[in-house]
Amino acid sequence: MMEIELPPAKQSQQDMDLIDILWKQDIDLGVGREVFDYSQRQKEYELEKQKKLEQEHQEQLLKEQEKALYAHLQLDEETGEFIPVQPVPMVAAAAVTQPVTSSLQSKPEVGQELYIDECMKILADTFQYEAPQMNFHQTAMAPNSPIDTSQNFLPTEQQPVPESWQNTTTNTENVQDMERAWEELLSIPELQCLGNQIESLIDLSLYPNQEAMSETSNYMFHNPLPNIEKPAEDTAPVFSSDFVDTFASNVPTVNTNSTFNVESFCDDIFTLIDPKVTNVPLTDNCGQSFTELLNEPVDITDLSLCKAFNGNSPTEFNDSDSGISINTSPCATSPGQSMGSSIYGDAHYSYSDSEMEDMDSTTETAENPKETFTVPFTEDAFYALSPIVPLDICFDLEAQTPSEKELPVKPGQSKTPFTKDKALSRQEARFSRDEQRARALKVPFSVDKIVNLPVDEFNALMSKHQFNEAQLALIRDIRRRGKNKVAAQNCRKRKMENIVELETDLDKLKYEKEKLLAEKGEYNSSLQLLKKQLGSLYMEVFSKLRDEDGNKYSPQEYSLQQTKDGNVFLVPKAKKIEIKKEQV
DNA sequence: CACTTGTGTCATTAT
DNA sequence: GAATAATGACACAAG
Repeated sequence: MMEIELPPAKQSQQDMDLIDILWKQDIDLGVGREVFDYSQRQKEYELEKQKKLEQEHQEQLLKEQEKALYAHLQLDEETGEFIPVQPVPMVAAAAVTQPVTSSLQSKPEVGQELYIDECMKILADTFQYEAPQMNFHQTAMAPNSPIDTSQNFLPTEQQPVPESWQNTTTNTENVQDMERAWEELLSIPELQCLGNQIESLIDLSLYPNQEAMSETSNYMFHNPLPNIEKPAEDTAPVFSSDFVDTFASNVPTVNTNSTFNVESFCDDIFTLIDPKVTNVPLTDNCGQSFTELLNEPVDITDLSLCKAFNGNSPTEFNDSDSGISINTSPCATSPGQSMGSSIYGDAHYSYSDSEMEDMDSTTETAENPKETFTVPFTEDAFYALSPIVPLDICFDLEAQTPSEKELPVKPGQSKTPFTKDKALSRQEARFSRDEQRARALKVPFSVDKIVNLPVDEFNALMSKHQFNEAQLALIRDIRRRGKNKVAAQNCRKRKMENIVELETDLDKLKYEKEKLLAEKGEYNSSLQLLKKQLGSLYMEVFSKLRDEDGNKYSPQEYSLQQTKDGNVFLVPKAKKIEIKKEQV
């Protein structure tokens, strides 16, 4: 086959003719004319280009879907794996779940900017639907407010309306969309706490207002919702924009271009929706005055505790070998649950102790450094713990100095080098875990007391209180674990002492043996000396013996023998043998 | 990355 | 026979 290189530019007529001729020669070889046709090749090139673009587009979509998936996942700090976020029970169980991708696809952004935009949009979306029940008026806005919403949002009537906002045809659709929006919003771990609180506040029909805005009007305003546009429909409530404006104004210096701090975002939301801050008469759809509602006690503890517990993400107090565990994270509870109810009151007993141990480890490792409840537990501290926790304790943690935030360090992130206190800290960690469990079940005395009290006093103490099964099981477990822990420590101590003792004995015995061996050597040498002396004495005595003729006795023929009575005889050696035989 | 050490916990046995 | 202590075995974290 001939090789033809097509120039990038259009061939000249001469070239084309040449190609034509050559092609006619090659036609038998099955080569198509289009091989030499530049325009044909250009078409192919464009087709390829289009395919590439399509492929890129598809890849982008895939990436976005992946991102949306990660929005539903939570990064396990310990393993680095993504684990599914615990689903937060929503308004209705039948809520339609829709992939977050739907809302993400239009804004391919990165990182938390996307995150917050997403949240904002969902928030605005949600409150838009909520709005018909709550009449908010733009006039509530302070005229001198430095926040110029018109700079950021067009007036409702002028706002261009994206198609996605022009729905809300039926109530059921609204409800479903709202539920979906909430679900999406609450699938963001950091905002799960927000979900409950806002939910509760919606129930109370408490919404921010002029004062709230004026209180926070010193905040610099950056539009955190560049992608949010307001619906222009007449039916569209005014509230959504108001709320979004207010909300936006209350988010201090949230710049979408900078790193977004979710914690502070959550805090700001709380500040925004805190009824104490937004203490202005409003009317709900029932016409009831908000001031009346505000007079009702609102358990701020839940807010603070929520924050505190949310710091752990899904923090769970699981315990008891008796198959009892509790899920006390108020943020994970159903929004339908009363906000004022105790955070421990709705404990769910669902995990066995082994499961709990697993989760305990995650709880321990996932302990947020900003966790609120890290006060060393004592009984006094327990009783001193007021049901009302000042908001700033929980919300001002961001402002705390590092030393103030000193907290149990994650086992994997231990800042301090290994010291002898390690055992102590581990013990403290265990105690604090049991303490958490005890507190979760409202056990009214300390773990220390449970473990260390003598039987009688312990029984007396137990009889003073009425405990449910879970509490009893937990107390039993705590006492058993504590006792066993001490027993194990003692056992190991004893074991070590025994080992030391045996080693000492061994050393002693070795010393004794050496001593005896030395003694034996001494005895042996003295024995040898005695033998030697005896030999020389024998020879001396034998040499002095004479027969009748005055001749010496031959030592080869005679020997001296001593009988039992002490007499010494000179015995001929042949005779000596006989004597020996007689003795035998 | 295998090994060691220290610790908590559980199951079982001893008291 | 229940309560408690003792102990072997195991898992886990950290060095």
